[in-house]
Amino acid sequence: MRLPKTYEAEQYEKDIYKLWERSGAFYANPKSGKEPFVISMPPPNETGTLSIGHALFLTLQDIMIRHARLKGKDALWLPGTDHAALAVNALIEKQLSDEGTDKHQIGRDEFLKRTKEFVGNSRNTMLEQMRAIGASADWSRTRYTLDDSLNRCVNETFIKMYEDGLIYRGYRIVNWDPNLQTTVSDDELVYQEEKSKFYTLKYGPFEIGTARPETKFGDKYVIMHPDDERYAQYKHGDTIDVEWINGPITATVIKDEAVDPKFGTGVMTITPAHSHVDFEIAQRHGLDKEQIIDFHGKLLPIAGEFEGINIAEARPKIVEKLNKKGLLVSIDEEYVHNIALNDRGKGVIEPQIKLQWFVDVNKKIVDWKGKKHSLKEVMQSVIREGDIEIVPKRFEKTYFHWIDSLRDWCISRQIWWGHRIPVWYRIDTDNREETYVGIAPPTDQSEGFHEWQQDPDTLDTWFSSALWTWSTLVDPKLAVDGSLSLEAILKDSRDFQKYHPTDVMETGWDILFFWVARMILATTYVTGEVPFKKVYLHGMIRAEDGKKMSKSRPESIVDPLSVIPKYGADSLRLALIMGVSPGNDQNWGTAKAEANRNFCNKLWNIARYIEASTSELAVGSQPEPKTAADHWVIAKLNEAGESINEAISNFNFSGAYYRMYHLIWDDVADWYIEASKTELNSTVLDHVLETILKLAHPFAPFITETIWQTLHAEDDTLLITAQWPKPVKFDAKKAKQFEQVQKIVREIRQIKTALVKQHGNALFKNSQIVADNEPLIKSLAKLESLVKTEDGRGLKLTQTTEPVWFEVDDEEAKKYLKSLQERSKELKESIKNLEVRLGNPGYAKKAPSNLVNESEAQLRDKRSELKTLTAYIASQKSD
RNA sequence: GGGUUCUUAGCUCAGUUGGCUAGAGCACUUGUUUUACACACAAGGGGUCACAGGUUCGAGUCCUGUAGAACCCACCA
Repeated sequence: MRLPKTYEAEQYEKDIYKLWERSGAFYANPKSGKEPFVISMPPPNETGTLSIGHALFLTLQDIMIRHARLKGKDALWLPGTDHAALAVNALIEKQLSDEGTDKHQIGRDEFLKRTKEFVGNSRNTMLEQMRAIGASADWSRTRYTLDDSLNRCVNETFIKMYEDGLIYRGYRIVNWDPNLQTTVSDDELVYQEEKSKFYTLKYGPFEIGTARPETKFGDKYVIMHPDDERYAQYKHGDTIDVEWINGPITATVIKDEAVDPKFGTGVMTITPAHSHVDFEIAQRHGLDKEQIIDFHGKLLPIAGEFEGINIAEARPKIVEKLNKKGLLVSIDEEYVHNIALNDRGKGVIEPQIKLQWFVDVNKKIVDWKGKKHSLKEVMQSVIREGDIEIVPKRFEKTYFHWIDSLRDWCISRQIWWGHRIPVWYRIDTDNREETYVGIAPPTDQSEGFHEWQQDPDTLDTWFSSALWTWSTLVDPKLAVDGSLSLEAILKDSRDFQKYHPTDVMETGWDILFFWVARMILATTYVTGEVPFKKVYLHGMIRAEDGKKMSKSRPESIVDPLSVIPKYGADSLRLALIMGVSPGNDQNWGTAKAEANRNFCNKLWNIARYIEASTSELAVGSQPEPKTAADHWVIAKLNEAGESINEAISNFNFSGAYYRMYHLIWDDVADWYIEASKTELNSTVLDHVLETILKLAHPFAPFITETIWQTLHAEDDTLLITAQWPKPVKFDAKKAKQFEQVQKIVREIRQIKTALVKQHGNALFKNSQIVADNEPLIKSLAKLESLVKTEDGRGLKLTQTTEPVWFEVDDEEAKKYLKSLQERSKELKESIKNLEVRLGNPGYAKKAPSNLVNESEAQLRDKRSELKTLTAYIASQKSD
């Protein structure tokens, strides 16, 4: 025997993967003429290693890709990694600070060199890990967000948007992280509840509340709701002299509806430079916006004696001064509010007004379906019009909600790691700044001008990710040719022409806004195409206890790569798919990996059995069904092939998994293989093995290919490039006969178990089915004998219409009587239910006729079973 | 404050246009050294589908409300 007794995944996986890679099975071929099926792999951040969440998305996408390949499509799964600007930058800065240095000391070039080294290592590790999970991606097309070709796309997109007026530079309030010294986007903020003191201060005739007295130095506007009658005497624009922290100031009254009259005293002062809401009020009324806190979190000269002090230290001192001046009215110690943190690094965010680059989401400049739209409108339109479908559908609602409240997107970051902004500045002879937007600065050097300096900032990492589906498909050689326009590059890139738009974007719902929405934004704008036709959103994998896996609880983190040596990559994949449903989170459990390891072993042993039973597996040869079991198993394989295909196409992965699992374990192993021990038909056995290997391949690629290879040592066919099974002809009547056999066998087994009998004999009368399958029933039910008789004796089987008896003595019959009575009770119950249902005039009238027929047939069967049963019970009692 | 999801067997979860006696894995009980597999085989126990109403011939599935849990968005000075 060539196959060992148990499947040891580790022995085969690496070799099998190499076999696939060498064969070229992963390569998509635009010249093939086959219909394309394309998935752009969400590029993982190059921050070290893959997580269990990565393993889930790799598995889901690999299932779709392998399925498409088996269905004869030109399957392209384009892999890659993301430079993850902020995440990586923060990581390197942390390393530097641990070494007692910082980025300014080592300089920009050294910093970038060091970062490149780090991400290079991460990338190699992660690409290897993807292979270990079995990802059948097209590595020849691997891309990286900082590749020259992608960088070109980023620059060209920026320039195009700038020229269209969609990108502008301006002073706006942004989320500033004083720790990392950069801006972050709204989506990158996390909020944390914090209990702090809430101070009520005296501000002239008013009382105002604040949790942040240190920002109040410059407050010279007092705001109230226009309809608030308590303050009707104050008119918009009135000025009042008030005594404030550092002496008297003149306050101006502003009426604005942003004020909630029910909160506090209904009066507030504003700090436009350090609050989004205050900034907006100031914008509306054209008010001054004075900076109070510098970019390192220290107070500016406006704070007078507090200048240069860190805000946290300054607060108690300021409160003390207010108290001394009699301006402190009260302190609420139990005030709970949210503070904004940077998701990366968890630094406290200080809103600041800064000169930054923004994408205008409201300017109607984008050509889409023959009309001018704003970016926002295109994003809404493609979902509303069905150009893109989101699975599950409920996320469309969240998506629209997010777009409704979308503000201009701040895309400049004050970090070094990333795509440098393609903008150049120089000071002219009048000491004014000139701006030039382009990949390289103009070459003219006029007399008296300073040299062109590139903007030191880099772009938000999502700006480059937003281009991912198409920037990865442009021809890298064309992309670096400066003489070509972006349009020309796209037009002449063979891959882009064949593979874009992609078919499915499979990713987590947590980056719906960050990424999915922005891909839609940028791709429709640049290419005039949607980036993908469907979006499938998977849930998060949580720890076994249902909580999030988090770095603060290292024991909660499951490393997918540590699961593989013990259970195998296939078991890991199957465990992740079992019970997965779109948009819903799932818990990781080792029990799942174990259950699927067992399943793999089952599959392995089916192969061992068939290998030992048949001479040579003939690929693609027609099965020649003879017995009832042969016809039955072909029927099962046909049905399963169709429904698994349908389920995968509809993203019902767990449904497809269960179908595959039970076909293999229940139908094939428990019934057909057992039946084949009575009468062996190697043509059908071969067909069974070939079919189940194909059906299971997308889920468990390693073991199925390993078996295929072991059995196909002589030829060089690969399962990965085989054809999805086509239905095979069979005799439906014979297939049905096997179902009767199953009923007979099951009931005999039940009786034997109930009576604790190892052995037994059965009798039958006038039954062609039993006569035809006599040795089979004998073997499956483990009978000593099954003989034809004129008169039945013992227990008559009631669950089949065939006249079959199991031989028992009187004592045993009495013992079994109780089970029969139970059964009779159940029958009566369900007969009653059926009668009520059929007796209901509405049912017969409104329910579909096939359902009514089915119910009637059931009722007939049950009545006949009950009749037999009742008669038998009566005969026993009368003894 | 606005929104979404979840609540089905002891545990973890499927159940996709409403339609067989509500399923799976693990765990549990009983039996089996059956020559592919004890990572197995056979038989079985276990559920008022959170609760209360409604629509319907028919509701785990649709609607309304209640309770509990999780998450997302906004953010109040």
